[in-house]
Amino acid sequence: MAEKRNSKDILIEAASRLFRIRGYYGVGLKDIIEESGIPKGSLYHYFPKGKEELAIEAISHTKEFVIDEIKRGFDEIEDPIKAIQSHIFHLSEVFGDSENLLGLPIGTIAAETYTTSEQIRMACQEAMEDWQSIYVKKLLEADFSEKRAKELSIVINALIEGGILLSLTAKNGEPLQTIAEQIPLLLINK
Amino acid sequence: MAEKRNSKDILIEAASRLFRIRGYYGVGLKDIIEESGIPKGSLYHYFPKGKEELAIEAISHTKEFVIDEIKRGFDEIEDPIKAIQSHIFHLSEVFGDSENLLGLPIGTIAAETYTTSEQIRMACQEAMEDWQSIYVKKLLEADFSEKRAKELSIVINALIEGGILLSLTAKNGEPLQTIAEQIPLLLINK
DNA sequence: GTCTATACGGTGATAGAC
DNA sequence: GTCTATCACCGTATAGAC
Repeated sequence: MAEKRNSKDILIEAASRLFRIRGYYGVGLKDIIEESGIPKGSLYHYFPKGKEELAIEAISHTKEFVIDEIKRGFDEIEDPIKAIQSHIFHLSEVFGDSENLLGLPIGTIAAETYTTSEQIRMACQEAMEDWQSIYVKKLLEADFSEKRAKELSIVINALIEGGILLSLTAKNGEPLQTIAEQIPLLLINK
Repeated sequence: MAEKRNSKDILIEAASRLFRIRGYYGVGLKDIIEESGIPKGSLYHYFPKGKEELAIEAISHTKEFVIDEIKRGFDEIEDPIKAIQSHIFHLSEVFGDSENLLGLPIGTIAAETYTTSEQIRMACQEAMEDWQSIYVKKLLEADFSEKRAKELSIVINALIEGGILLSLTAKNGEPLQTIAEQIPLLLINK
């Protein structure tokens, strides 16, 4: 996607990282300037409409980043149930390690900006749809019915978004771990 | 809980309503002043530490508000699976009606303030724990094992918090509806 | 194209009159 | 106890020099 590390890409990557951890309103332009090392004037040169425009591209970047993460895990494990379970286990483990490297669920950004920016909401929706498509594809490969795969992809997405919220609120990975353990029982019917 | 409608209670109720819809950073003191009709000076008289202190009491108020809602539904339906399913169906319906009267999941507030206020995070955690306790109790009454009831209460909470996030992001009640439909299949094992 | 200096509005917070 | 007037600060955004 990003062919060379020009100022614009550096800005998008920095913004993506920060929004992922502190949310939309939790990050100021000042923070993005500091994190990226790119001065404010340049930011407005590349993103004339300012924070909102940058956020939309940052969310799209986060979307791709997560797609890569999911796909990498899915390529290693053939069974969809085990693969999804492993993905959630992985999320739960990230908590134990380094504070909050995991970050917030994407739905949080949508929720924050729900009343102020329709475009940001749509960028978040696109991300969710793409992620769910990966789950659907994986389930179809294992002979789940089309209808069931679609339904389960929503359930899985909700469990992940909600599970992250729970683990964040409780400040430990246990809720996500419990959810991961339940996955085989939850997704037993094809 | 609130014995008379004094200024303090009016402030808490107004703040609870606003935070529930727009989140912590989405609501300014100005909004709370306007919504409640109580002047700023009085706000600082009752809540010397300002917005954070008021938010903690507002979250606690929201907690009780939701407890009442869940319990009311649960008293009507004996079967825990049906009761939980009905609760989520109800949430999905609120979306169709009046824009975003439903509001954000409580975990969103925790996520927003995760890096800035430990106390707000804890207030959110208490709310989640209380809600989960109600699910546990309901499941135990229907002969689910203690261990299983505890696990499922986490799964249910994640499905609700995540489901709200999904419906909010998609701007319609379908994700919550799909989740509600899956509940019987998901919680089949005791 | 890149960066600096500055403007402007809104935020949470406070002092002090009534 | 209640409210008004005002503060200092930080947020986004812009103008214009290099």
